[in-house]
Amino acid sequence: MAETHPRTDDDRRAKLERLRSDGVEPFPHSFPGATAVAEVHAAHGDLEAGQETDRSYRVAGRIAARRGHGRAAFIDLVDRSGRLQLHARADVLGEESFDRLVSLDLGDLIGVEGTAFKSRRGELSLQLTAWTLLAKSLRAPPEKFHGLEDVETRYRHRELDLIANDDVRELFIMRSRVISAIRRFLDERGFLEVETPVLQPLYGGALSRPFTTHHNALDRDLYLRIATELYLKRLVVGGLERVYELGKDFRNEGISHKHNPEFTMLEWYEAYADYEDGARLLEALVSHVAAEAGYSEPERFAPPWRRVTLREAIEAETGIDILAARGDASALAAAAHDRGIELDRGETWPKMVDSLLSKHIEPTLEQPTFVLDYPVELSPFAKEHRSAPGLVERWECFASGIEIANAFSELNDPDEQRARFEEQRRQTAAGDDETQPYDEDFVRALEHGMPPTSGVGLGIDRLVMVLTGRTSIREVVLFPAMRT
RNA sequence: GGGCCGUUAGCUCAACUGGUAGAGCAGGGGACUCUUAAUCCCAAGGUUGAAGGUUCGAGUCCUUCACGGCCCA
Repeated sequence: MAETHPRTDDDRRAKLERLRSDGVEPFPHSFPGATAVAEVHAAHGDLEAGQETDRSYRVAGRIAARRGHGRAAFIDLVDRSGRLQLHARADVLGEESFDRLVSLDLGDLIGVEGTAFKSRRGELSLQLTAWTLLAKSLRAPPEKFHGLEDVETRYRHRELDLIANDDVRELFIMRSRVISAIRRFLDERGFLEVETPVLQPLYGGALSRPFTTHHNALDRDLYLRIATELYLKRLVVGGLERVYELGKDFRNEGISHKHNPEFTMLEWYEAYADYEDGARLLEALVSHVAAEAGYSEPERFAPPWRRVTLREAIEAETGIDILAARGDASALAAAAHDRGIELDRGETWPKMVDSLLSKHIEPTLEQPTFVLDYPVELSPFAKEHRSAPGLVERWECFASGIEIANAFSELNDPDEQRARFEEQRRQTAAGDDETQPYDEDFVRALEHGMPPTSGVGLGIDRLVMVLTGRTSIREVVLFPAMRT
């Protein structure tokens, strides 16, 4: 089956063969000692236009642009840290070396040596004294000016997106900084990073349908975790007291600008603390991480953040008092109807509350905001509120109109937990497919005694969306889920 | 799952009411030793997402499908 190559790629293959026949190895093994181009820029930012130095550098990267001028040429080299202009002269490099250099293609990888100078136009450059091919590129890179804009290609071939679009590279560098800053923050506060099973005999800790897989040797179905919650709390029972896990969860739900089927979640648990302690730690963490990761306006996340109860938030936005119709779906639907909001009359009261929150409150929450105190029906793992009957000590945190975190004072009464599981079982029987399966191992662990505990889950993709101003999760996930 | 929009050269985009597909970049040949979307000259590059249909004639109209985007559920 003969694949036809466009003209451009045929030319590249012909060049590859010519290089080989000239005795040039097109795929050598290494190029030690290269300096990041950002360091070269940092060292010579104050050079005057036209000024030369005798400072020599080795740099390596991809050819991004070339401007030929007969027996001289400018070449733009890009590495992970930025872009640097190279100046090649036939009288410096020699005719053969110069000709071979300018016959390379955009996208080829080279290593060079040269001395730093600033061009007459003030562009920091290296006057090349030597160069070597590091890898031949056999396909044309995306267009150099417009970059790669086709969204489908950008997601399916992220390597091309990263080559073509500097802002995309910077975004994913920031994402990496966010994650390392989070680890440092928690490590410094005595939290232990742990790893719990991804493949689980029973899923739990969130309300979602799971992915199912099969273990051949054991001949049993296993689930990909939807949360780390239950295992982490068993570690708190075990006395680790402060634990966190940062990793992928998997939820078998629809794909949207806010949902990828696999996503990165941070959960931490702190013994002897409650949900207000969790809120204070989240504020401190996010404001610290925003500054560490280079977020442009870290003061936006300076503590304390706004706090509002769920009841107040819904009443302020819609005029509906959800607790006046506590547990009464038809009364709540009627109250909403009076305010011009139509709720699905087939829904239960807690589902209606959830719907009001996600449709009418969440999109309005631009600045970081804690929404506190949720109905018990929506929160099977949260402890009852110390003063508000029927509610639990839970908050969700929102920013830029999306939910970024969720937290409780963790339920540690095993008998109450058992009753919550029983209630979930009733809802499953009633046809709800996003419920909690009964986890006896977890309840048994609670029976050994779990200290009062604060638990927080922070959606890393969502946080990166907020910090980078992106409105689609696909923009902050390197390889987002695509059809086929 | 529903609605709307999109898919044309490697990339970024054109093509009036249907008339037989163009440009820039990249690539090829040539000129040029301070350019930076370098410039100038020449030549080349296409199964218009797929399959059907209407028509003398389809990138354009119709149907179905695939993939994607936005909005809704």
